[in-house]
Amino acid sequence: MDLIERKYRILQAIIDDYILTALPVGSRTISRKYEQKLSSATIRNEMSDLEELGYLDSPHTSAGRVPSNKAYRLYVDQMLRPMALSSEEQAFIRQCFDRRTHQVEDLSLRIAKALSSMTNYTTAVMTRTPKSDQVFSHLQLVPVTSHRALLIIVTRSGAVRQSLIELGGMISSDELYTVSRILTAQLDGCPLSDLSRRFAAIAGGAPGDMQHVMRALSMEAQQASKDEVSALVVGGRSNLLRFPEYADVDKARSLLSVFETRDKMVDLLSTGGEMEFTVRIGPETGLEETRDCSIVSASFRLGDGRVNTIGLIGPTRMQYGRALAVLTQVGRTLTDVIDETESGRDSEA
Amino acid sequence: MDLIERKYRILQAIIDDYILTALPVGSRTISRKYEQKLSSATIRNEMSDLEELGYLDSPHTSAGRVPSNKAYRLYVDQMLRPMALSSEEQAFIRQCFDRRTHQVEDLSLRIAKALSSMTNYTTAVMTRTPKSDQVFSHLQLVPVTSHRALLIIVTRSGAVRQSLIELGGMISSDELYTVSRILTAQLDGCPLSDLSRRFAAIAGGAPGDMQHVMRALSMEAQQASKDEVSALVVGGRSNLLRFPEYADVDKARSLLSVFETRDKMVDLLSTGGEMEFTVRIGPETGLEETRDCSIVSASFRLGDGRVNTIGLIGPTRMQYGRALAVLTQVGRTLTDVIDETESGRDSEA
DNA sequence: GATTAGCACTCAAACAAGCCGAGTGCTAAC
DNA sequence: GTTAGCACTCGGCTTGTTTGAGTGCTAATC
Repeated sequence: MDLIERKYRILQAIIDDYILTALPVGSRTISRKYEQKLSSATIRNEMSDLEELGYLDSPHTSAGRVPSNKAYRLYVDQMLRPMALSSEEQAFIRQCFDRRTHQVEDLSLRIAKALSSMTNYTTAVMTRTPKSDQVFSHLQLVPVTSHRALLIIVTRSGAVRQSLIELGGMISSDELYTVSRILTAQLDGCPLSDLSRRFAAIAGGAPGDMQHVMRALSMEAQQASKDEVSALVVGGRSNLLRFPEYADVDKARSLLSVFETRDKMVDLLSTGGEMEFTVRIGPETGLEETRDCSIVSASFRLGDGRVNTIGLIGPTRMQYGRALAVLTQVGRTLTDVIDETESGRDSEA
Repeated sequence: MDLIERKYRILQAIIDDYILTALPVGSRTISRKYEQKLSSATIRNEMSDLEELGYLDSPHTSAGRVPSNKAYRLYVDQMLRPMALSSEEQAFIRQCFDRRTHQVEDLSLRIAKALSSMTNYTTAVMTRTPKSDQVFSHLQLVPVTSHRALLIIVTRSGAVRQSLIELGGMISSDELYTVSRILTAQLDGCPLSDLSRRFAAIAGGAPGDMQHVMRALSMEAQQASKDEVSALVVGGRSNLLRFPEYADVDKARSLLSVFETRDKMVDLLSTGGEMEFTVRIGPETGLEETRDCSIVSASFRLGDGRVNTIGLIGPTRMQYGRALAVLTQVGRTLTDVIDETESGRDSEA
């Protein structure tokens, strides 16, 4: 169908232009910049059709047209050609993973910063450990002060949880080490969800001065089994204020306040299914505050069982193609790096 | 001097009113709301004097007057009466410290949230360990995967640093434990600044498969001695957008971007001397982006050697009295809690 | 001499009117 | 089916006017 083909082209041109300029686009613009074979009158007719079909909105009678969310959906699903990044940009991404410091939240933060600076959108990075991968592996009590110890719980997948617990009395560091060894041996392979119960059980047979510690362990284990989300980092918040859609301070504020609410962020980043890449447009994001934002997100398995979800948050008028390209490249680099380390290779810094 | 006394009263009234309304205040307002004995003409003369003395600015001829930074300085230094918080508010603060979870960054985050919600300013909480307190106490290598281990370094003061290191080859978890024990015994009391050197020295005599680990330890130790600042948390960013002074999106953006730059935040929170409470007004903050912000900050010793600095960031037209009151209360509650735990008391949750 | 009433003056903000230009929809011609 | 042409719409910009809050100054009053 020739006509439909043309309508698509025109719609695409409108979306492209609007993404670029944030200004309602008129028939004349399209005729001049994109479809020089056609007069503005023809474009006008087509645009009128497209509006009727629900792909375009007009803010008012004489202001050109703006793509609807339905249009963006079509754009993302059908019109996007995969695009590559320049080799400079690829290098820039790779460089995030280069440094040796593996401070725990550090990598996420670096990814967030890099993506924000490349795209001008806000980036959120969430690290999650699926329940099924939460199997106890090691436990270590490290004395911190006379009455407090740091409890480290490591799962088979390599996730680490640390917390400070009160000892409830003087316990020598030797004792702490011994207890750590024994418990680690006894509990190896225990699902995290069972851990609390097991601790409680063991507590029964423990000597008096250990009772308190065991109870504390039990409580912490319960906490540990709860929090799937181990790290959540947001970067490039101030970028959003560059976009004309947030010239209204109230809009900006309501959006920024979402970034400050952990639960909401987790919701935003948790895609329904198991899809690697997800694009959610406007109301599809699920939050009132983000009803005119879009979120492009990608999830990557980290090899050790953890799942890293990276989301780019911007106005619905988003550079979807670029966002996806950047995320794809991050994913590619990430798996490269994991492969390298998994195969035991290591370079000098 | 009676006259000077009156000038002070008027200046104070102007500042109070401006803090409340953010609107340039005119002679009539003062005469009606604050100094009913005096006519607006008299106030006008006084205000004219105050302007000449540098305490007031006038945005333009007919717009009332606005306190200068010099005025705020005087206000903070001389005019502030200590004010108390309501018992509800005191309870609200106490509640932050109540929960048992001592997840490491958790408390800072809770403090930041609470203070932001109480004051509507942005809150930053920084935890620092002074160099002099950085003395090695314990070290623990916890196996995470076959090729990686979690390195935990604890200082005498109870500060904890963790990082993932590559092992460079298979090392059994028993070996890791043994090494941890030996190193901990050998290095007890060593200043953190020496640690890297000591590791390097020990590496010389270590067996082949440990060489790599020792080198990694040495590098991490070097890192550890560098970063005084162990945690930095910011809350309530979006609050600032409520204030009319940030109705201009560009101003808001430049300020928000400061919050995203760790180094700048550390600078902002690092007070010159050893003062417990600090108020910095406008340019005194030291950053171009915060030239019309003020920062009220307080530092508290955490007992274990760490120092917690809490800063409230708002427009120069800040409720200084309230800010100080809230911080004071947090400090009081903090030391209470520390005393309780130090004395070994512990309550059931 | 300090205080106040009164008045002329200033200036931003709010409002209204008018123009401009980008845009549409429709119709008639190609 | 396409296009030229024209009437019409409507937000945004400009300009002019009004309004009101405010100042500074002067002269009268306490």
